[in-house]
Amino acid sequence: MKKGNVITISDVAEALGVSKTTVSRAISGKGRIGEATRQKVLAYIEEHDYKPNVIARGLAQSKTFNLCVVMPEDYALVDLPFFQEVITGIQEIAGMNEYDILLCICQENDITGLERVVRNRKVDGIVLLRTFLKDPQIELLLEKKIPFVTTGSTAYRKVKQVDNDQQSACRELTSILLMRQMKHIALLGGSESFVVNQNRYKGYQQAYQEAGREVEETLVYRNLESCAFMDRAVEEVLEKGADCIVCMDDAICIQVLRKLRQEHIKVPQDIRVASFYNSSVLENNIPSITSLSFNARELGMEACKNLLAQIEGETVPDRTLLSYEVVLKESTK
Amino acid sequence: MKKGNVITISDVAEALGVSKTTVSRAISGKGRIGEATRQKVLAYIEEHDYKPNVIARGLAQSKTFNLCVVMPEDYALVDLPFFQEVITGIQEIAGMNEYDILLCICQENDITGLERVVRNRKVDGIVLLRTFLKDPQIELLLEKKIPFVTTGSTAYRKVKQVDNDQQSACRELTSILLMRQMKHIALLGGSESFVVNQNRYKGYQQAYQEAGREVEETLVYRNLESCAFMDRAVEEVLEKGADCIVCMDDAICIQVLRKLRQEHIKVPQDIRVASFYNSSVLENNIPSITSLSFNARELGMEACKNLLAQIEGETVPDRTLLSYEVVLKESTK
DNA sequence: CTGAAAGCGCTTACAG
DNA sequence: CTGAAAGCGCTTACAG
Repeated sequence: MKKGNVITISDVAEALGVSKTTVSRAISGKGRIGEATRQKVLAYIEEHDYKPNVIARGLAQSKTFNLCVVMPEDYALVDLPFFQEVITGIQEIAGMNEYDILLCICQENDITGLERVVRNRKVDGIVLLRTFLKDPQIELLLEKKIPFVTTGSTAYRKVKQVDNDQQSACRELTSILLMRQMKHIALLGGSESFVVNQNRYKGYQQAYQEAGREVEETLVYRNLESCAFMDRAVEEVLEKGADCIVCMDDAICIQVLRKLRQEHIKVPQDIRVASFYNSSVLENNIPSITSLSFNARELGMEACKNLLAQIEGETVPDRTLLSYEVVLKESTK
Repeated sequence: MKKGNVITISDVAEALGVSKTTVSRAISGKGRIGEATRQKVLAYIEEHDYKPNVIARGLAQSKTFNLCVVMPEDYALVDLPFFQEVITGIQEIAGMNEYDILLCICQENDITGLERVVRNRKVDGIVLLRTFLKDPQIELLLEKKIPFVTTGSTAYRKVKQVDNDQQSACRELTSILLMRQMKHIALLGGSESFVVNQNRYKGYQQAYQEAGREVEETLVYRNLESCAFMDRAVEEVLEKGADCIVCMDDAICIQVLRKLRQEHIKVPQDIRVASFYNSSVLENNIPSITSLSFNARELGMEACKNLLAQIEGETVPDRTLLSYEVVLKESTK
């Protein structure tokens, strides 16, 4: 027995009068081994609570049994619970496969954290929680040929991605609003440097098309980066006679609601409002807000499955789209 | 050169016509080595971008260069940004010391995730982000004799803990309110199964004592676990003539503000309000809310330093208290 | 079916 | 000052 009374494979082998090879095989199930010896080894292991050293196994197999999750450092506050849920989903699947999660918090323009993890070969694969149109993280991983997957969509070719079907979701939401007799639906959106915002916009366009109508471009505001711009946009669409405002994310929706309240404009009486993701921040709003609902945990789980499959050398689809729900609430009544 | 064109210590040794021992020494700085050879090795390494395999080094040294951060799965939404900041602080210090962060999301009554990490010996030490009065995580780590530290206080003896000085902070906040002529300060607090809430209460008592006054026990509500209880408490303290409500955490404060708004009671005209932590959720409230301010990132950094010191075998203080600020805003004017 | 031996990529007494 | 060798705790061709 070695130090710290942690028992090793040699201890087990010695105690049983068999070779380390045999013990290893009994545990892994790989290679031929007699059922009797196998049971004997397993019994001993169970009784003496032997746990193989995962690090050592990793070294021998050139694996780490770690996955890296890269999380942005500069997230919008409303996005945090979403990321958290995704991570929880990832961990759930990872844990079931005896993998652990290495966390890497990276800023957009400083990926030294990720570089260190890669350089130190501490992980077998990586999940990118958020990506950009031009993304140094993706370029690094592509170059190093390390298995990775993104949650959310990216425009990079040949990158495995798992995402909610943002476009269809937005198409459906918009369609429903149009069917409910809303005639002038304004769209307020955030930075176009996120692919997700582009996809959402496409869905909005599509819905108009399917309804045989032209998008009213004057009611569409994109790249709204600050509260001041949002307030301004609200004022303008009100002047232009919009009867509904669709917010491309909840950060925008919060600001829109604040502005409307300030202007004493009532929802849904004076104007309808819908948002693109029902975060808990909006959950308690009065009136309740119509929005899309995505399952963040499921997103994490699927991304993790995809990554593990890649690590196992299986071929995985380039793009996996998950479903969504349109949740109709009072704000569009 | 081995597979994947990753260069190893043997490659370096061979190329230079020296032993692996020498290369190892040049890198680590341990053991005697001639300055000339040392420079030669270092130059080669630099030029050929050799990076030692951290896993292999770990195996040889019985180290992992990983730290585990245990995060609760069932947090209040307002706490999430705080945890996130703490983790960022931990990672910052960890990264500077070539350590990585293994994330472990655990529920209160299910610590299998932590058990796995411990069993697999994937980390050299652990940070517990939140603890309970009776805490299975602490008991596990104590038994396994694994270095760990908690952020926030615990009642367990012999446990290393880093915390903001909650008690002093709350004493000072309460003192200031008393000096500002508030006569009947109600206190609404959350679960007493968190040590932090006990400490905050102590500070409140202390302030009264120092002012030569008795705590008005009828204005103190603790263990407020649901919004219904909070609403009820608000109604009661209003009836009892409180002129100020101190909320022991921001989740409570949010509910109190909602209730007051609903009852058309104006802050600060009709009643003053203060909270115990200025989370971003309250940041944009109108009126702005007086509260305590703690530096979450610093908390994470200090906790990490403490843990690394423990791992190095240094003796560290049982308890480290960090400072705070009282931020006076409109809600107590 | 089982085992001796080499190997994963490092570190570190020990000897010189 | 430098190196051969053993060791960290596993796995896995290869041979029997």
